[in-house]
Amino acid sequence: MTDELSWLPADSERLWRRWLRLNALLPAALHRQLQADADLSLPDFDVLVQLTDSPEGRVRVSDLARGLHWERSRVSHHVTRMERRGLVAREECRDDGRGAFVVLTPEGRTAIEQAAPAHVATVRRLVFDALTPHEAEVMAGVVEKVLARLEVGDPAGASA
Amino acid sequence: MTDELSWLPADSERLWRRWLRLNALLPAALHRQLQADADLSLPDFDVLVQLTDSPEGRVRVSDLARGLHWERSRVSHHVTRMERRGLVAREECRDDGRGAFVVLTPEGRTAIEQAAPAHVATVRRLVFDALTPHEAEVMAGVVEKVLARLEVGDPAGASA
DNA sequence: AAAGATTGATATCTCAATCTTT
DNA sequence: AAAGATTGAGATATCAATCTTT
Repeated sequence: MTDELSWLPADSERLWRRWLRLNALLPAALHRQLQADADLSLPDFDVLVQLTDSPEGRVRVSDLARGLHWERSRVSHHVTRMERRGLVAREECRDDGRGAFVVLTPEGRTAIEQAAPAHVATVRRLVFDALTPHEAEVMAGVVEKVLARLEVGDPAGASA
Repeated sequence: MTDELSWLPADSERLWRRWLRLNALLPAALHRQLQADADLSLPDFDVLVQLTDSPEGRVRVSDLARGLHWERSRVSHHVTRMERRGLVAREECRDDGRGAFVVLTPEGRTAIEQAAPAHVATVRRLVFDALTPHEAEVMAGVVEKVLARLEVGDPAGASA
């Protein structure tokens, strides 16, 4: 159409559209790199990162969901698929009979250890090598401000 | 695990993780808002924006794919679903017998005109109201730099 | 054969039950 | 009943054919 709906100021709109494009392209690039180099999807990698972040390489399903901002059912389905491939295993929870742990297997640990260097190198090359210290600082501030606004309408992550 | 793989400098890593979180939460928030207020998904909205951007409200399937950075087959499937709901229609292409146009229907135009104000208000509230002019300028520069790097390894959007 | 688009099979994600333990 | 997790059904996304026109 010739007339452009009610929209943002021109500069903001351009920034917004470029931002959206970045958020489509960057994860896609990281996904392709991981898939090609390590046969892991980006979600696979995200799960493995959560697990390696934990002291024992094991995390409760609900904590995974919170950490990843996924629904529990998505975690459960995804873990099932990763379990089939030997990357993780389930373990029952002694403290709370309802609960379940997801545990990193040796294969899973090997997978992320082999995948991480190239992944990190890609992140560095695509993003951080491009940033001046000042830019990084501004970015960090902006990200925090926007996240703060997101968490107001969505206390403690309603959908996560 | 106790030891943290090979990773980024601490500041960069924090920024990276917060950025990832932002890019998970922000689209989710926009999606919820659109769904609740206008019964449109975020991908639906993206398609409608592409169509309203075009002078006649009609775009070739391949151009949609390029503009959205989707695969053609995804466009085709999605258009089929939107067509069922009356938001768009297909139209054959006179110049090139292989081609197909996707056209905005009156219903589709109404849908996006009704959805846009609240959507834009949400974007404004969550993002742009938080930015100082200087921050916006820095962000714009950063986004461009990263996009430039992405387009090097992926000329003209290999996957789009 | 190559380009444009669609189709079908499979993988993944979401949403609403369901089941078990607290 | 509420919390933790799983399951199954339906929606959406991806990948590899397929079909038509150039």
